[in-house]
Amino acid sequence: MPKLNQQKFALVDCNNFYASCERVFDPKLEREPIVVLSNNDGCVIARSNEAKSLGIKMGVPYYQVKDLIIDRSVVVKSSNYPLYGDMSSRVMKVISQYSPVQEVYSIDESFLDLSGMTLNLNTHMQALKHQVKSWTGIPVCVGMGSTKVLAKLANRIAKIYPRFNGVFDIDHLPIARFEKLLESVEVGDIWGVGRKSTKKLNQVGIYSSLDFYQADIGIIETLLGVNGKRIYRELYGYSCLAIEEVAPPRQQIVSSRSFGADLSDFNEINQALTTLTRKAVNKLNMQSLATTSVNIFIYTNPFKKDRPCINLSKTIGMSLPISDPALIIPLCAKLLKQIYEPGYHFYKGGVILGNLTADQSQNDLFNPATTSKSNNLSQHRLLRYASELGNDRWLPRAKFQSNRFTTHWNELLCV
DNA sequence: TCTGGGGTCCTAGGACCC
DNA sequence: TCTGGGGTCCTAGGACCC
Repeated sequence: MPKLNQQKFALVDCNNFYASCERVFDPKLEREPIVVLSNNDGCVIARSNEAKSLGIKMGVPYYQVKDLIIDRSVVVKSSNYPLYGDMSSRVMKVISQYSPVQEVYSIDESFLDLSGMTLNLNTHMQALKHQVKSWTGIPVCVGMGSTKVLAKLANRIAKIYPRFNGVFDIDHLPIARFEKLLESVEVGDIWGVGRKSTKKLNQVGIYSSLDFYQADIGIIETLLGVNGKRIYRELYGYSCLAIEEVAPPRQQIVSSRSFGADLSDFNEINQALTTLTRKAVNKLNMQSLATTSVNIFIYTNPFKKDRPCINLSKTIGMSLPISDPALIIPLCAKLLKQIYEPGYHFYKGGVILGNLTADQSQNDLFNPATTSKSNNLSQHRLLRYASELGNDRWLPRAKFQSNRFTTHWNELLCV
């Protein structure tokens, strides 16, 4: 792949992140097959390599692989987000030492800008890989390329082929080798090409990444729009996606859950929604934001075709931003009352706070009125509302939860 | 029995205005 | 009786990501 410009990106991606986190705190699991389940123990959302080679697919419902899991003694963990979040920030901190420009792209991925660095990049990234492993216990792989899409692709290669020792630079490939590589990657595995786009592309005979690469850009734009065009150009080495060092301001806060049991009773649903709303408002207050759009929704299980399905939601807009739980929580209860219909088995619900802006009411530290209000807010953070109390049938299942080693005092790991 | 959660961006279509 | 066209803004839904 010829270098078309001076840009150079690295994508650092943790290997099987959640499964690796579980391993760090239970070294006995080192060579064992592990899966981590989504909330409510619903789906498999992370797998160790051993679990992958047993044929357990990403996103598969747990009950569909339960027999296999028992049969092959696969270790099962409920997801433990406080632990993963804490491990993530440790990993990101180590990574940040290897470039002045870092974009934390997700809980387990970072882009680095390596443009203009004169040292040997392969050596530099090998050092990063080793330091992350020895300081946090988490294994990572690094892909490098002159665009983000190419760095993503390079990361795949680094993960698949052991001979690269976890670090691969796609810019060094001669064009013929580059095309051969593209031929081996399905078009749906290119970053940004999802299921629907893959289907459209397949219909016009585009199956491999090489087919995509050699297609007419006009066809790509017609089928996939501006996004497809961007991906196409990035594959050719023209950088269209920049590093975003500072996260753009958040636009919405979502708090939603599948319930541990189907709910029909208004009070049980209200109990669940109150707790979810409180979580959302806590997040809102923690980030000093306010909202002018509150949406609540509940729906029945879409997988159960033999029962009546229903999808209820309501959004309310406000002329002034609000952030006080004492306003938002009763508001949500009111909205729920308006949309609730008896006689259905509701299986999931939640709340979305949208149209977020900076919370002006919390900024004025020298105004006694607002200071006492922030005190109020922090108290709300600890409080449970009366409507949250009940039989807790709604609480999601988490049968296989490991301890929150790093974030809760009483679950600290004692060696 | 049992199918996640939290985000973003793009686009099409309706409402409204001149 | 004849009855345009262009622009903006908003929203819902689709598609994608991890």
